[in-house]
Amino acid sequence: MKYRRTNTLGLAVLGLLWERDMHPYEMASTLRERHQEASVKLNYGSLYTVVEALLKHDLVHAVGTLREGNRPERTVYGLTDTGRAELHDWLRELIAEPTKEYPRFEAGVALIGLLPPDEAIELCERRAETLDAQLVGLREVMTALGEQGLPQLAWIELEYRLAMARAERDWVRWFAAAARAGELGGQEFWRDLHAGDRAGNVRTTKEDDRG
Amino acid sequence: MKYRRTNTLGLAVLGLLWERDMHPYEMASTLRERHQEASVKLNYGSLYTVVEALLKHDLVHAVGTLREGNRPERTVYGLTDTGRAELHDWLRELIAEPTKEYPRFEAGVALIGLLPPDEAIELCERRAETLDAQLVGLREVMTALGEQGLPQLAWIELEYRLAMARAERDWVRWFAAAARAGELGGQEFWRDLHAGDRAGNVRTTKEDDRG
DNA sequence: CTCCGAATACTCGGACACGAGTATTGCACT
DNA sequence: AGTGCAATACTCGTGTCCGAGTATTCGGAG
Repeated sequence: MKYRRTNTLGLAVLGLLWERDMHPYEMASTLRERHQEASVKLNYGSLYTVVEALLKHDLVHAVGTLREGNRPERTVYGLTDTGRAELHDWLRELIAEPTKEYPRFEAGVALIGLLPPDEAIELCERRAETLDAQLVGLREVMTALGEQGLPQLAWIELEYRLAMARAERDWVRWFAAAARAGELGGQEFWRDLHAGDRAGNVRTTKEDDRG
Repeated sequence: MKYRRTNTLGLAVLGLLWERDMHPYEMASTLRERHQEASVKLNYGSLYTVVEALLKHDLVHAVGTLREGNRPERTVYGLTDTGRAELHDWLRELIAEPTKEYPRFEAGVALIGLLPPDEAIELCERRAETLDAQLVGLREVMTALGEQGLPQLAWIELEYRLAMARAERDWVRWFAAAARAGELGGQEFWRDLHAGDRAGNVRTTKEDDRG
């Protein structure tokens, strides 16, 4: 069976092994050190399953086992030629081809009409503020890394993150403002639909706000 | 155990049942009809597991079974009071609190230094073009829906999607341009690192582009 | 010298996601 | 009347993910 390229943790592992042989735990710590946890989800369970999967597809191979002091044995892995090719190709695919993703917020937005307008607006404003705070945090991290002498290329993914977070904040603010101003198409309908609601509970009848 | 709010398909199901009782297959077709497949990932396996989970947590209950003609029996589900509360609360959470997500592209960007600069730039430009095309498509869908008489609120999530796709395209173009112009921090290093590469294969030695 | 807490290095079971496969029925068309 | 094809309504096995739990060791405080 073909390797499915699901979890990007697999990509990160290949990337690490491209530099040098490692045992899983070392991969985890290295990813931590480099703040790569921010762009790939890291957790031990997944890490070991992912390495197992890579092994099964001959993308990595066991280089040997180490025993240091009396610690449990650690298997050290290395990249195979197929693995190197896979890394390169996967990376190309990831960069060149946008893939459909399903951010949770989008699912929420799709159903936002189920909340009363006032509440929805307030929640959006809360989100915008949280995003503002995150943006400040991100910028701080970035300048800190720059001052540590790391080249921009080493934290370029933060640049991307920043851009996307900013875009989301702007959109959320736009939405809240438009809703507050009553400029949204279907707004009257929305208001009427929730006319009978009191704070804290939603209506329980069975009308729809879609065609 | 508490319901874990993992798959947003669960939210969509609750949203549908808020309107009226349904059997799973009908949920699927309704989601399709409303283009909600675009904001929540729909597939049969997951649908039935999700409904099962909702059932276990008393968020929905079996209202009865239908048999139409000689078709297999279909279980019809309805929302419980707890389910209605859950829908409302989940939605509030989803809107108000940004959650850390891991878009695949970000993982790719984090490792983009592993590709030779020229190739990376070219791939980015390819992505930007694909995104352009998707933006055009999105706008077409939106005007079409508007002309069908649907209020903006019924497809507000597309508005969000559009904003995010646009932001991504802009970022990718910025990156490609900056890289082409050599304005990125660490650019010389990047170039040197891949100086020996020939088109089609990546270097195989063991240097790193990070600290 | 001893105790404590942090770090090391995993394991395991259960939950979850997925999508190909199956079996039936309605309907159009020959 | 028969054929083919889309739509209906799932099922099931495999693969993946997850995170709490476990056991050990090292370094520093007392």
